[in-house]
Amino acid sequence: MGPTTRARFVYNRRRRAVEEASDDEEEQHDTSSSSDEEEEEAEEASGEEVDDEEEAAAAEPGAKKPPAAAAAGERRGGRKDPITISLKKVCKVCKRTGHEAGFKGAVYIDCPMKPCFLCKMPGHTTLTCPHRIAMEHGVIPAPRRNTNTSLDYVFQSQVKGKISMVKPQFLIPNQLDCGNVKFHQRRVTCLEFHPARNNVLLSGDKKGLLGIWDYVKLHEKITYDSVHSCILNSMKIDTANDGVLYTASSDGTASSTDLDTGIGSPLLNLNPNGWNGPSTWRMIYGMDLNTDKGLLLVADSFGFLYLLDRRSKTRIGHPILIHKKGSKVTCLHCNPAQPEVLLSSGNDHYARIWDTRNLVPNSPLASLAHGRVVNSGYFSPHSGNKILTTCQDNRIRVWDYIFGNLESPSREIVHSHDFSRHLTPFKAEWDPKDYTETVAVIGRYISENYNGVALHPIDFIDTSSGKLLAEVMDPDITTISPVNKLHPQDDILATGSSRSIFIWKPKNEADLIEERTKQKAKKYIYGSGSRKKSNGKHDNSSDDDSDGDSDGKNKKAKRTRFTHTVKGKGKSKV
DNA sequence: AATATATGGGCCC
DNA sequence: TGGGCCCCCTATAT
Repeated sequence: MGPTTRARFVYNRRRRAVEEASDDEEEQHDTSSSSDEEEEEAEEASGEEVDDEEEAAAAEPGAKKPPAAAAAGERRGGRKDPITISLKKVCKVCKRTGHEAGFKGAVYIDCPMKPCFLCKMPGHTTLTCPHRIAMEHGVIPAPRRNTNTSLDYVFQSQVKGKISMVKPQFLIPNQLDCGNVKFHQRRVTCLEFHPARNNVLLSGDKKGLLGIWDYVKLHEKITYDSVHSCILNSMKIDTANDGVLYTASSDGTASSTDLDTGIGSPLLNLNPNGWNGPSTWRMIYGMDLNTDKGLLLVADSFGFLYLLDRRSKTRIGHPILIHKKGSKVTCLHCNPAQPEVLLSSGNDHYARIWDTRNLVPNSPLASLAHGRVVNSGYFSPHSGNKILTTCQDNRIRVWDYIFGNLESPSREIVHSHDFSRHLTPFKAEWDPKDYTETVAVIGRYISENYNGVALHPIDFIDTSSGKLLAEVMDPDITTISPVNKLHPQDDILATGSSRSIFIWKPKNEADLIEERTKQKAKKYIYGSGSRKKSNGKHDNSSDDDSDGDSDGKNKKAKRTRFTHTVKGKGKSKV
């Protein structure tokens, strides 16, 4: 309704007009009296190319202004050109003139005719989105970042300098540890750390290839291409027998594979009659293991849940409809504290809680309504009392009490993780090491101008406050990183970005000390004039994270960092 | 260096 | 309820 619909309408009509007529004719056809259209046309008449360049210059403070007018003059005045009008620049999104969507340098300029790409509300673009606000900190690990109590401050100021190796509670793995691992031929779709074998990471890709590799000894890697024939969607190691891996795939099978031999045996095949067109082909996205009961749970792209006995490899009962018939179940997760409690997420815009001991179709324990497709839903890793969902409406939702009032989420965090058919869906995941059950990690879709390069960071979010704890990026990774996995014990992050896999570790102590020393020296030389004073409480502390970056990567004075905002319970729904 | 293409989900009729 | 059309920050192969 409202502005969105109107924009769409205008867009379609405009398109037809552009296709059918030249610009001049178009004006005659145009009977609209919409005020903003008139405004745009006026802008056009005054010379759109100059406007464009000004826009670019404004977006990048340090950038030189190119001699746009001169260039335009040459183009126009040089010689006769009968088809000049058709060369007029047109926005690739809405096909209108007067503006252009796309990258201007490292900054993406949205089409103003569309709702905001970040928060999805009309009337502004991501550049001016209220959910994109300036942050005070940079990307270096800030151990105390999320502990702001005065007690903590006192503790830090007294203890710091006396003991050098206090392990911070949250160490952000933000430095690339090893080279770009690129043995997958298609995009990486899932990652899993081996829970018991040191330094072993399992990876799956769009073609169904399974990779097992040691990220300390990079040459020790194995790939199996016989397990699945297309997208590997989910992996799980059997904790009772950690030599066995369970996998689920869009080929419609769930398998158990011996990690050492690669010999797999299918536990379930939902397409026993082979390919008979997309309307009958079943795919498996959601999968989880109830280790207590030796139960493998799997859900297909038609809304059905299947229970499998792990040992006998047989189905238990009949498939049960847990989401809208014909819609994809995107994710399954067993509650870590009560494994019989199951969380399912689906394309029908719901996440649902079930009791697997008493499954009745259309009778979940709870139904969590979302604005769009729910990519994932996970119980918090220890108490299992919270739920974290990722939805294609660009919002991460936190539901604090799984048996409480789930009519609306406790918090909504606007965050850019749009759907794109070419990307593996983004999924926010809890940090399994975080006993406070607050930290989550998720890749970011929209890019940030990072010293002139557009990069897509991986965000660490404090889900209790919505605060961005860290944004992890590297100039060498220019691709989007939708797949991220935190190590269950170590401060390690594995990232799947396009065909590559990256391992991140925290910067080591020596690097940190060096950085802080430099920072201090800088401060001494240049003073603190450029520093933003917070509340004066501790603006003398060297480990203040207010302007974290000192590694020379962020030289530009002002960076407007994308972040996200939190909507608490009780406020109006989006 | 331009271009083709894979292919999911929303939305409209 | 289903088919057809549209699509915005891809990444890669040619």
